[in-house]
Amino acid sequence: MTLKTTHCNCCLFKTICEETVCREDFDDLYRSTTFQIFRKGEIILRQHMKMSNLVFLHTGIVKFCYNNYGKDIILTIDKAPTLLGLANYLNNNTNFFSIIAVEDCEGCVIDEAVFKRILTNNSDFALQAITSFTNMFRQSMQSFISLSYNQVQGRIANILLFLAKHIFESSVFRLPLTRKEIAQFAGCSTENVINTLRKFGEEGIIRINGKEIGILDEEALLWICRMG
Amino acid sequence: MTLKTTHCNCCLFKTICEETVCREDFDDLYRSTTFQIFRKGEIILRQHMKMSNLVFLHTGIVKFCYNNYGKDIILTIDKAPTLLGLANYLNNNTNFFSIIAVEDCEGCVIDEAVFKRILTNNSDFALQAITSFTNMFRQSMQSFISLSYNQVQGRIANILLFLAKHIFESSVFRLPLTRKEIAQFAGCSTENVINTLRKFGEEGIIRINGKEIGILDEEALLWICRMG
DNA sequence: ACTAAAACATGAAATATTCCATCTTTTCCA
DNA sequence: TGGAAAAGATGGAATATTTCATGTTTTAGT
Repeated sequence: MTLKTTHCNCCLFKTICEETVCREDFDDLYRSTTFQIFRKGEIILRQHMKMSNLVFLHTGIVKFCYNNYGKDIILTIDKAPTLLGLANYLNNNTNFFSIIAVEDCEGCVIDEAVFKRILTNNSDFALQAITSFTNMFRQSMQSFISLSYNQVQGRIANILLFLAKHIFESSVFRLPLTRKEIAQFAGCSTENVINTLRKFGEEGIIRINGKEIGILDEEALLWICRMG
Repeated sequence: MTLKTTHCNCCLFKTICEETVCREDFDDLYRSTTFQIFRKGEIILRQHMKMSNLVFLHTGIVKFCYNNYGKDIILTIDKAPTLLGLANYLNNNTNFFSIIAVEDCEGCVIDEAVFKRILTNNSDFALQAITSFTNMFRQSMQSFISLSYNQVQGRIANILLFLAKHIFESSVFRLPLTRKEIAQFAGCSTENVINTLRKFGEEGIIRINGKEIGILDEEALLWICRMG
């Protein structure tokens, strides 16, 4: 409980809310939250379940997963700080996809009813929520376009650039996903991921050693995204 | 102008608005609109352009297009009655994709500033707008999933079922798209579309004669969507 | 109604991708 | 810390898809 209080005093969610939500509304929100740790692989929000919570993620990386007749698909990857469940919340209150911890995560579970009350009474807050949602939509569309209309090398190039730019903000990073998960993200076979990554390595486009990735030639990756 | 008045008196958009928008707000909206006919192939909203209008479509079918480095992609198909430009409007006011008339269409062009004023002052209307937007998002995600993680036959089966269910609400219809456009929708080559449609015809899953399509075995198509 | 352009169609060769079998390496627990 | 399970890797056969070359049919504009 000490931990929660510590978090709440300097909480980024609070910081965001302070711009649009009054003290008393935030206190309501605060009283409804529970600090929680999600272990690697744990399901934070489950597909098809009725929503009753949103989660503000303080630390960690998560994947948005969709299970399509037994086959698992990764829609996108997101990292803290972020509000999870908004898209699901706006979609008839039923989770359209699952959100799963890729690594150990910390978050605050928010009561959906309290969130809804603030959202409907505060149009600035609603507008901010919509903006956040549309950004996620835009990101999904970008990845949708890459996945649907590129060959596998283009999709994987896209994923590498996405991870470097949006998740790690660095051209050198440690892959948080297994090859199988990258395959689920790129919509191809695991073997194809392995071959493509090795080929990129051999061509000097990336440096690769197990999960350690370094992007050496960003221009080449961009070119593959566009043309591949 | 007579036409416009006639339209506005029994306009579906008005009917929708009446649930959430007061008389005086709708009158504002009404004064800002212009009735217009969009010919087949005409661009209703252009990608990358700054928004200053939304369009309420009274009749006709439109395609949502995204141009990716010279290659045209169809994101989804929509039909009247529908409000066009909402997703673009919520996305930083810059058109993320184009909306193009697939056949001759009629619509009312709505002033963006007036729309915005009503949206920010009326949370019920805003909520309705969000719901409409998220439905479009959900639809896009479905098609995204089909396109990314199925083989071509699965994607085309999906498109046929989509057209039958959401656009024509009938298992017999006249294709509004050329083979090339279906290819842009399915993310494959035109030849692959032609071969796959013929194969479906030979297998007795559909009846096909030029642009005339009849779905004979919906179960088979559903199965191909899931497994293919 | 004529003509050019676009759409539709077909088949074969080239390429991309998956699937399968097998092996090595790493990770995770009891 | 040992052993099972998962992840990573490799190569070849089978399959899917594109590209190209070519020809026919339909559509649109004068």
